[in-house]
Amino acid sequence: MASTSDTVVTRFAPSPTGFLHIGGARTALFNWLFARHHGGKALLRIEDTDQKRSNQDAIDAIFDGLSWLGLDYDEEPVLQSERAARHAEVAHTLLAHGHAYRCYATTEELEEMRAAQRAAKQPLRYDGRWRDRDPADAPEGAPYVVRLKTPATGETTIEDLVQGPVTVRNEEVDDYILLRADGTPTYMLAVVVDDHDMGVTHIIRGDDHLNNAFRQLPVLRAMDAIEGGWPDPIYAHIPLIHGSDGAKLSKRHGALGVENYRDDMGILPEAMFNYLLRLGWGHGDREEITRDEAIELFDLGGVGKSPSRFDIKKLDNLNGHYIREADDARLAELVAARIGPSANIALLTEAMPVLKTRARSIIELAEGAAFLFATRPLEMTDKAAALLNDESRALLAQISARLAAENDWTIEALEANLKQMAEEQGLGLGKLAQPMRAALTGTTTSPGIFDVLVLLGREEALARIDAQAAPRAAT
RNA sequence: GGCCCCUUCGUCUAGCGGUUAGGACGCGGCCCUUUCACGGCUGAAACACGGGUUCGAUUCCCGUAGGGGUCACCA
Repeated sequence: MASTSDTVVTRFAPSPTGFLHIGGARTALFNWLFARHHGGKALLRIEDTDQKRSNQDAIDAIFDGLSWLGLDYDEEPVLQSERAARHAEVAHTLLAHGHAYRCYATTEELEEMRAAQRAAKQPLRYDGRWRDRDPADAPEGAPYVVRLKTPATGETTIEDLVQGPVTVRNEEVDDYILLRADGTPTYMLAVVVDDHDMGVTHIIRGDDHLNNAFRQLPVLRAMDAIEGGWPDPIYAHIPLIHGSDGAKLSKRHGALGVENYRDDMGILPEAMFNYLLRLGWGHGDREEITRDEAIELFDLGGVGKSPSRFDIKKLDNLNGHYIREADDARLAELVAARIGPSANIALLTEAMPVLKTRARSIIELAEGAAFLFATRPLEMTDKAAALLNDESRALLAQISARLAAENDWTIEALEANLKQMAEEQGLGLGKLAQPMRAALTGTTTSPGIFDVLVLLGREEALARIDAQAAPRAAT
């Protein structure tokens, strides 16, 4: 019996420090899928608290990437930077109820403390020097930060939907900063307050945040004790994606933005969607899964616990699969955008069925289609040029003569015609087809030669053949 | 270094005490064939190691090793 209180609410909360990289995209996907599967809400929040490291371009890149993948959101995106006052309000509530305190330690003092801890091989964490100090000791007018008073004893266990139960001793969690000296909130406070205010029920995020759960929970529990209505969220920490070398995917390790896959590598969004879905999640031996199926099948139980490596080869393969499935007119548009003004959409659409089985990306598709728009004299690849020797040029002259007399310019008729010629001369069809391919496309690989002939049309095809054929014997 | 997490073919994964350890990508071979693809068939390829628990461990427990993450007045 679904009531508002048990409706699933997830959020994707990227910080706009750059583009939407592959790891973020997958986190976004899992959050979105989980919400859609449960008929809940998918929310978006931009964590732009650090103004120095965020800008509108980065925010736009994130929106752009998400919409390319087809991930839509149920409410206006929340901008964390606009909620600073509310974050501070919570910090002051905590302060008023003794769950937080002012700390006057200076930056230098803290550095000294950490240096000493390092030297003594002690864990690096705030030692609580102002935790129980008499507020009267406060240096007059000195700047201070507000720290959370975390439980000093006991332990905390979360029932993570991916990681299972995880327990940490409370003494491991130090009294971290809620409000900076200038009164602005830190990320750790902001996340908790925003997730609560947005009604987030399930926090699905990278497992680089697993430790943060133990730092964030005390805020929740303190607020729940003070005013109620701050329940623990359900956590699901998903493993990170690593590069092919096994190291964490970072900007230095090929963590490209999704727009790079789209623009530079010619990846289709449905291929990226499917690839990302299968990276870290499985459902039996299912490989090719559509968006609707994904919504139906997705569950957190299918998420693995170990990090997975990004494999471009598999993405390429999947992309090839989706290209073959894609609508011809759509592909023609995509290819035309790359070829430029010389492209002819109608011709591309007509050629697409024989082009698309030969491409794993829109880039390859455009390369394969290039011969359609080449102008004479055709540029020849080395291999194509090597095919055009005296013998084959003589053959081309004969072919030209035969085809010029062919009235039925269809695949069937042309094929019958040339097969007959090959038979008459005791040659394999390949002996004829390869020189023709070189003459017609300037390359040694292309769609079937009769397809090429028809696509190019009688006039252009004959002109290209004649351009490479041996001159007719002069009389 | 402290704490936390992880470990099945090269890669993504299935497996949830008893299987010839399955599928996919990639790789090799064959078929199809006018080239290249697509498609079909097929081959090689994995339970990190050591102890337990059990009639029986890939599966459960504990270590070891290896990998990863995290320890800011960043997010």
